[in-house]
Parts: sequence; C-alpha cells; structure tokens
Amino acid sequence: MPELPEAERARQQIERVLGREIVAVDDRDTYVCRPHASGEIAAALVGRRLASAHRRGKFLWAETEDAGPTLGLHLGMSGRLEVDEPPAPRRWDRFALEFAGGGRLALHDRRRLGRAVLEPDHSHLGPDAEHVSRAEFRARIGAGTAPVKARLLDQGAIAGVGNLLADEALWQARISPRRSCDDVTTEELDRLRRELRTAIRLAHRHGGVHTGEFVAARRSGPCPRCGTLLERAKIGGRTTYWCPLEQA
DNA sequence: ACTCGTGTTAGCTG
DNA sequence: TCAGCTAACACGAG
Repeated sequence: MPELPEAERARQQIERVLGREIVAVDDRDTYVCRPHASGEIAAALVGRRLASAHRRGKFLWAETEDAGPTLGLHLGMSGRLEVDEPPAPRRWDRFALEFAGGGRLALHDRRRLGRAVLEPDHSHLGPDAEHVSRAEFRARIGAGTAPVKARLLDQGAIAGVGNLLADEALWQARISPRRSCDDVTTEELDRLRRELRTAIRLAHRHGGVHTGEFVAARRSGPCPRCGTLLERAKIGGRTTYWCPLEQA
C-alpha cells in the first residue's frame, strides 16, 4: 500500500509498457476514472503509445507519443499497477490499458481509492520529498502553527510523505510529531529532511515503507531504541506513534 | 461482530 | 488564512 517508494515502483511498472500500442481501455469505473464518462479515456488513448512515465510524490503520469494526451494515475491507499497479469476477479481492476499482442497495464484497487484521469493537474503539489532542497524544506515545513507531522502529510507542502513515512522520519530525527512547525529549529529541520530522505532510500531498497525500523515496531509497544512504551494519538487526522522520552 | 486503516478531496467549522 | 474534522470509497486485518 503506497507511499512515495511504492509509487516509484509503480512508475517503473509503467516504463515496462512504453511504446506498446494501446488497443483497448477499460475505463468503465467512473468513480475511479474521474471526472470522465465511461469511454472518454478510451477514446483519447486507443491507437496511441505511452512515451514516458513520471512521478511527483505519490502522483503518477504518462505522456503519449506525438504530443498526445497525458494519463494521470494515483494508487490511493490500496492500489497497485500490474503489468501483463490476467484480469483480476470481481472487477478489482478499476482501470486497464490493453496492448497489441495481449499485454495489459491494470490499476488493481479493491477499495477504489485510486484514480485515473486525463490531463492531471499537479499544481497543488509541493516539491517531491525525495528531491526537496534544504532551503525549500526549511521554508515549507518550518513555518506555521500546525503540528509538524500534519505538515509533513500535507502534499501541498511536500509531496510523497504518508503516515508511516512521517512517523519513521520523526522518530529517526528524534522530533515529537506534536511540535508546532514554528518551534522546530533549523538544525532539527535539516536533520528531519536528512532522515526522511534516508527512510525513502531504504524503503526503495528494502521493498517498501513497512520495512522501516520504526514502522516495523510501531504497533508492538516499546521504542526500538530505548524501550520506553510508545505514545499513541491522532495527529493530523492519522494515528501516530512516537517515543515520549526521545521525541520531546 | 466490530473497528480501524500505508490516501485524497470537498465542504464545513472555529 | 489557517487548522481541524467528516464523509466517501470497499475491503482485509486484528
């Protein structure tokens, strides 16, 4: 279930189908394919080929050859992209491209939280969490009265940080998720950015955010470093765990 | 049986 | 303007 590292994997899945001719599109699920009427995405894409695959935060898009339309995809909380797999039962493939020769690219998403759109608008997104500069990170995370964890989750501030990644980075940086952005020092912000980037890189390498040292221990109780019982609360609308001793 | 959740957005409230 | 809350989605996990 996707955060930035999982979205990057999905982007790489799209790269596997670049250049193949699209011969059919299943866009019948008009909840996932919003705001398009059934057949609208199909009409735009049939006969075309994807030319490139991009990602910003958790948002994906693919451009088509000959400056054709752009296809936007989002995995939501339960979605994944499958390449050349047989169709899923119960119409759990909420959107699919079919290629000449029988291959397909499917958005498999049981909860229907994913999205497929034409000409996606990403203007509301902040810089990608993996590539944000130190100066930009300080400016976007270090101001305001929201709890710092809530700001990390704000895709308009920084794009790509989800609930688990936020807890992991704050724990690694030893910063309380409840601290007001205003109160986080420049030194702490730099540390947070470094730990965030490290957590993303490790997740890429190990196969997902759930492999993080803190995330793996998150529900079990004690802090993996000091053994203190973890605190739990809702912050920024999401269940949050932290070590009350180390993350002051 | 029942609650909760690796996400996003619109709409409302303070 | 900023921040927080809720509903909607539909299913698996605990």
